[in-house]
Amino acid sequence: MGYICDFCGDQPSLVYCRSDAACLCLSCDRNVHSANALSKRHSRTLLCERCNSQPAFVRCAEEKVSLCQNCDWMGHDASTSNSTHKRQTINSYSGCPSSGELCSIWSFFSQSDSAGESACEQELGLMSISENIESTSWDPTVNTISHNSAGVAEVNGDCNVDKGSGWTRTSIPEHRPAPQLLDQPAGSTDTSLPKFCPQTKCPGLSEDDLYDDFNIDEVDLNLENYEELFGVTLNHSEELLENGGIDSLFGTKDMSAADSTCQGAVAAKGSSIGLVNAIQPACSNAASADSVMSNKTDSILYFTTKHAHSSLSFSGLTGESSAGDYQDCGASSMLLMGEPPWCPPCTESSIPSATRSDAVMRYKEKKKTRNIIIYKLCVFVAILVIEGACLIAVLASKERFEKRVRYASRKARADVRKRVKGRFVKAGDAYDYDPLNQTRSC
DNA sequence: AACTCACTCTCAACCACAGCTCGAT
DNA sequence: TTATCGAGCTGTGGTTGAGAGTGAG
Repeated sequence: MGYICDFCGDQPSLVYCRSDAACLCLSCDRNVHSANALSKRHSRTLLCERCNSQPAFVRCAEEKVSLCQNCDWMGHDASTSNSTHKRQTINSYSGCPSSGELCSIWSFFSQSDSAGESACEQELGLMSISENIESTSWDPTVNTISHNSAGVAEVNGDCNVDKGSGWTRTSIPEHRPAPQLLDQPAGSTDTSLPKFCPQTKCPGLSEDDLYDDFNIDEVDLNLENYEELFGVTLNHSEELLENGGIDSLFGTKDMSAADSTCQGAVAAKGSSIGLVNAIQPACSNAASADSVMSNKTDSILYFTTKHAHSSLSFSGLTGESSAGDYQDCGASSMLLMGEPPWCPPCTESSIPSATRSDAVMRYKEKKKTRNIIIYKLCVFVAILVIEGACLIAVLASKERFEKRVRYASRKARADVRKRVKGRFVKAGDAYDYDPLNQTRSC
């Protein structure tokens, strides 16, 4: 500690939000991340107690200190005696857990002090959590803490606790790099961070609302959400295929009601995207703009039909590997600049090879995810083409099998013409059918 | 099983004539 | 080259009858 919360600027920061790349005190953490359902999904973890700027991912049992990856390597290098220290992974959390639940997640707090009152309660109590009801709207039934493959703790209503195991270098937990360059210590008055841009801050609207959509990991890119992706509805297609439509093709006819109830969230996403687009020019700082652009290309997928060659062009999503691919992924800075974003200035030779391999792994994983997204988009476009072909076929068959009057004047003439047994008769001849009065004349 | 019959259904033909096409002047 | 003329062709709807299809005896 020793650094101030990025949000309130008053309390010492304790947790690090990767999505926001911000250091927050517990009170602000809960306030900020209880604003909406999306912000609740932000993955947070303890702040490194050594550099106070990066997310901690291990807890040194001997030193009783939480360390980020870089500080851990620095302090527990194999060449030092500290390399034998027993370390424990620090689980991330999401949602708005109470102090007791945080204590459950970070079990080492209680392990370090088993006497009487829970140690974490004491320690967290020192962190001045304001337990007011209004600001802590955490609902265990809704805001469950998930423990995914990336090491994020998952705590349901019964507060299941992942105790974590002894840490070894061969089991480096997944760590997503911060989406921005983090050379500067947290708490600095760096206005390059768009979320702290004074021009964009307005009462009643949390900054998180503006940037929740930027993390591609948080964007549900299932094809069931194509309306969310493209902002259009396919009612016509569903009608065309007799309510089968895209759902029938995907076998998702029985779309859960939950999807429909998420329309509000979808609208919120769309609005927030629009807000960001509007805010982007306001942030003149290059780093900020770069950050915005990087996130934008990850989360906002749109294709243009301007190109005459009829090939679909997805902004920021191309099937080719290019520098742009590196730039819009989480590992971009380290791959291009030769150092991880959280690494303090140092010589390139001092970078552990594991860091690079880890970064490459993350890059490959992200690229794999992106390829899946591209694949889904291609499938979606293919479905649109198929539905279009079906529509054309329906119209063609309708035109083919339904009599189409080419000359209305001839039809009008035939409608009033007198007939005998259905045959036209000369004007003035006897007739048995008069379409005008529907009476038989003979 | 094969055949006949009755019934239903489909569809082309029929009619007059206004309007269109196209070659001839 | 343009305009005019006229023969021939087209298409319009209600009815009819031929033919195909189907099921029962």
